[in-house]
Amino acid sequence: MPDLTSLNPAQRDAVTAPDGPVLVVAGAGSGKTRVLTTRIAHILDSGVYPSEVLAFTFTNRAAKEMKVRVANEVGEGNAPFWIGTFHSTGARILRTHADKLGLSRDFAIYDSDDQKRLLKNVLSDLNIDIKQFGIPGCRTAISAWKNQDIAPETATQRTTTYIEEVYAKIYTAYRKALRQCNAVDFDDLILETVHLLEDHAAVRREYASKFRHVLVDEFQDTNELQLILIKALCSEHGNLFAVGDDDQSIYGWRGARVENMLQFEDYFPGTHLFRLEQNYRSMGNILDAANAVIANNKRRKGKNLWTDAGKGDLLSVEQHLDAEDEAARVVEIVQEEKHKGLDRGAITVLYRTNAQSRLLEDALRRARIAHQVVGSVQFYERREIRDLLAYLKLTANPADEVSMQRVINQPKRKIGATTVGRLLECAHNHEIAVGNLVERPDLLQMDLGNAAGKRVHAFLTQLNSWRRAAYDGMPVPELLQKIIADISYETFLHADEPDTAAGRMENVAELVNGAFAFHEASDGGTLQQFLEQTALVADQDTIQDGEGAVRLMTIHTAKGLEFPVVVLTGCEDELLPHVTAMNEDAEAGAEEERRLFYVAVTRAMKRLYLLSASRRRKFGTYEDTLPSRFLGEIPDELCETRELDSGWQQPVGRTLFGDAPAPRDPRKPAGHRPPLQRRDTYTPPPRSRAKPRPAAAGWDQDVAQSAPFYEGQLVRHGSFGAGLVIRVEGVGDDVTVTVDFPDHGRKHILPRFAPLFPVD
DNA sequence: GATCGATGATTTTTT
DNA sequence: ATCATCGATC
Repeated sequence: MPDLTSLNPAQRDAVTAPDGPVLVVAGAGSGKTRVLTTRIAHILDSGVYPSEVLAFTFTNRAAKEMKVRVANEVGEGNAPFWIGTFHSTGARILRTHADKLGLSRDFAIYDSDDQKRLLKNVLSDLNIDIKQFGIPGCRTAISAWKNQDIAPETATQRTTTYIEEVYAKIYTAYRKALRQCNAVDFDDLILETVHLLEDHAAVRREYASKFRHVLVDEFQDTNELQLILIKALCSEHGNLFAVGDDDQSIYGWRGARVENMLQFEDYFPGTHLFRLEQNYRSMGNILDAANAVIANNKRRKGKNLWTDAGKGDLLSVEQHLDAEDEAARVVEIVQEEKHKGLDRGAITVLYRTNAQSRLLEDALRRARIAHQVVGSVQFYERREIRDLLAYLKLTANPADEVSMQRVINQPKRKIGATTVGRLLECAHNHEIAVGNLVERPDLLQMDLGNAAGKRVHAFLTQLNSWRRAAYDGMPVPELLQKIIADISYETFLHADEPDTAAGRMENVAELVNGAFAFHEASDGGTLQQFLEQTALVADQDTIQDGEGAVRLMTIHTAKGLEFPVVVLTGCEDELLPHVTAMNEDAEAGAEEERRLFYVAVTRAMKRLYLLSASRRRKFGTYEDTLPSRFLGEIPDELCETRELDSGWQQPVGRTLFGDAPAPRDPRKPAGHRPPLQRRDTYTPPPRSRAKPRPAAAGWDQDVAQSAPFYEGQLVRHGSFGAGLVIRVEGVGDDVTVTVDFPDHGRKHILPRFAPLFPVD
């Protein structure tokens, strides 16, 4: 019997709701996951078998968490095993019924990189100018069609403009090419599952009655296709339990439709509706700020979160000179928080775009603060990892032309573009999967010529030996090691890029480790399963907690998580809200961006910092920015504002041994902040903080030179490492700093010539 | 077929 | 500013 006593009345009502459609509108931090897991326990308690429960989550991480939490409630053996993302569940169903869709069971899953490469091939085959019809545009168009369940033929019929006509042509060819490679893309995982259920009544009945309860988390982020899938799966019993928050819908660009939630009762008549409005996460001031901001959205169901917790600290709203200063301030905040007794793992830095992480990372690294970037340059995106995965993919699926193109000459086998083109043409003409041409050296010789044909055949023979090994049951980690050895990958990396080879080999080792971990966890899983996991498990699914490291991630990645301290950087117009979000429908775009801001704010439990910079580099040159309009929507009395203004300026010509504390400005009305004084009005650049940031590469010479050093300061030298400042002599350019280095003894350093960085 | 250098796009968010 | 892609040259 699940424990209902610790739930509040609204939560309890939702958990014990009768069968039939249920919608739970769950505000941020209102115990949504708890309700979902307890509901599952409640369902199981009523005599439903674990195998009869299907639950969809938004990320694999959420799926894992839910599995663990349900297992805690009902015991290890009783946990449902159909808990997953729409994509992984789709893949699971498709594997069993691949034959009904003209796919073979070992179909590959193409991620966005594979997709881009395939599209590139398609465009060049169709002789379409890549500059006129860019890959991103094609992807958006194709994805939009797929998400509305529009087939290439229908798309072609419906075209009204020339541009649409071309896109439809690309869509048609792309789909054909995917099939030729025996592959599906992310959208197909759902689209083809829908087709399977629509076109095969028996299969639909099988799944619709096999699962007696369907649960969906983050319902506000489902798209049209996912709704169709959900409807099909509930067609027999109608037992749908959906949880979501319309105010946290931030995936509109990916086809997510808040309407699925706003019009839920129309789609599922007889719905029981519940609202969770008590927030257990954030302190009062943070929550009030979030409520005030989101109230400006028109398209919402409307709710007001409240909390029992006290007001807590004020929000710190700070404007800094530029993104570098902002990053320096992040370092400072981390140190201040540490003094307040908080572990670094309690702090998370959020940003709108991945590109912003670079500067923050640099600053944290220089300050030697342990940190972990979640997302951005994902592990699986690294070239060496992708190369090796392509080898494995090709081993599993000899029709995978994208992977073939990727690895056939990597390392160099003297097989160039011309030969590869002929090879693919040969495969198409004879309708043989490209890898299977190993059986037909005659065709290779005929179509590619003698010499090239032999080189290609030699490679295909090697590929075939791996294929055989995998077929004979060689475990994935061993197979991977065999491939790495067979192609002398380490030697290749060293020859190719000596500087980065060591680091890349570490990544390779990490991949091998991952393969071993997979092998153990899956009890000898197949190559197929391994590849599926790497294709569907994103980096953000591997967030580790309590590592004592500051975490950095995009707001999108942070959804569903909570942190004691949140530092939201880049609170600037054009960045948050992002310019491009307002291109299509400015109103809708702004509302989605506001929801994004809302998500960021509601991640914070104890303290929230909202930072902005008054200028930021864009394509190498500085551009002035304005504070985000969302900051102005936060009531003044909730914030403590710090901003730059001319009062901070030092008179021209004075040395900037700035130990003077930065004056705290009296509160100004939010949203009417005076523009910051620009650097070009003053000769020595104004410093925003008492302590200057460490000099970054490319930082103005004069600033680097006048960087003040003081006794007892921790500094870092390019070759001597970290050291302690013993004495500072002279002024300006002539300053001499005496530093004690633990490993190199006492040195006299002229910061003017030898770079010496303060370590904050 | 490979290598070097110039050129141009790139920055929204992710399964 | 940085990276990838393309073209000219060997």
